Amino acid sequence: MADYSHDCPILHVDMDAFYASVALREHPELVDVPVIVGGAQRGVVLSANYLARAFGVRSGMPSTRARRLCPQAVTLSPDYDTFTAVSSSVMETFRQVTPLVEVVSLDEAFLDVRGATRRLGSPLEVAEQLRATIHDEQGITCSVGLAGSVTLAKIGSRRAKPDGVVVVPPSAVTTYLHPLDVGELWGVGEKTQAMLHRLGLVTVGDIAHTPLRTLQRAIGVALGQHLHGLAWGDDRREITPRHGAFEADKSMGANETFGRDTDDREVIVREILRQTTRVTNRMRVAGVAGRTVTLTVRFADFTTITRSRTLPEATDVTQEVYRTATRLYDALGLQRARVRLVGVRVEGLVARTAVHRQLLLGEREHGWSDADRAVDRATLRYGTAMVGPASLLTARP
DNA sequence: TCTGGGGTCCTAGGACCC
DNA sequence: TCTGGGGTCCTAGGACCC
Repeated sequence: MADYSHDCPILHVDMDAFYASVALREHPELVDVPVIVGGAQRGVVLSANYLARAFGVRSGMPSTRARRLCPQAVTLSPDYDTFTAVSSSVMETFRQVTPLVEVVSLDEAFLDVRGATRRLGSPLEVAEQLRATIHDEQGITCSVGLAGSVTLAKIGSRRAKPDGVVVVPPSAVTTYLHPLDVGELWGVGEKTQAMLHRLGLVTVGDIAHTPLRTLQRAIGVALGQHLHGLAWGDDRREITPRHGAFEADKSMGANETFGRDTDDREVIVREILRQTTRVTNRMRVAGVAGRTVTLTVRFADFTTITRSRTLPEATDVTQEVYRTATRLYDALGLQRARVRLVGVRVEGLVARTAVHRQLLLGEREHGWSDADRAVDRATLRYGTAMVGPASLLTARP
């Protein structure tokens, strides 16, 4: 096979059906069976092997629907510890090739291999070496897209699936790109795709030949600019080496869907406290504090609202976040609305060392802060189940 | 008994300030 | 005597990604 990859030093590596593939390592007896990795009663499909996909099962799909499509599938519950461990090993393999690794998620990364070709061969050869290594070491397959830019590499890997490689050389960019549906572009989801289709813009080529201003009027200034550029293969996004989340997070949040919808304030407020403790604990571990507290409430009909409040000072104190979130909840004045989910998020995160507490709130806050750190220490030693606010010790509904 | 959980970014209006 | 114009912050919602 001719190697056209010399001008394609950007690799997008994407594990094939990652969660399902990892889960199947632990269950070799299931390799010839449709397998779904997914949540419990009210969950969605996290991943499905290709046998299940043949029945139309897709990740993100409600589990109930997936079971209807493929009743004979075996459902496995996710084991995040294993997923995380496998992911770390894979990312480590990438870093043996180049330090320029941008981790997108557990199962995806961009690599800039410009600095590795002298040592390891053409980008295509590097890609094949990586695929072989991951297969040998982890027992799972991946697909790789190679191009001169991240967007094209990403499109390449999608079209390489499963277990393949696609090279998109610069000379082929427009001929490759223009026939594709607009939905293939990164940043075009369901809504934007539908909107563009309504306007008669079906392919990437249609976007390319639409005046920028027209495009921007339809879908907004920023997105219009972005897509118009991409349609001509103009993508200047650089790879920024990142080890994944947790490095410079701008916000941290937690939410969980109730097993059953509820209108019981006591249950809801207890859940707000539970989510708050999860968030603030993670914040303190990461050494960050934040000023804006956002409460999310999703109702039984799936409509979702948010309410936020910005505090005078950044905080990582559980009680402060909890009190703010609870006030936001009570200000909604809900009567008998059935609530499906509540969530708490803290935004505007900064390093805790950068926060100058003015102690406006007095000694009492100091007390709470000390209490938090005691809980954190205990949590570290005994696990989350053992320590927490007394009001969480009651069983959840 | 359809529809998770973790995030990021953009838009738009109003307040507020100069 | 008709009343600008920007910039920044805050809030709410929405689209998108994995």
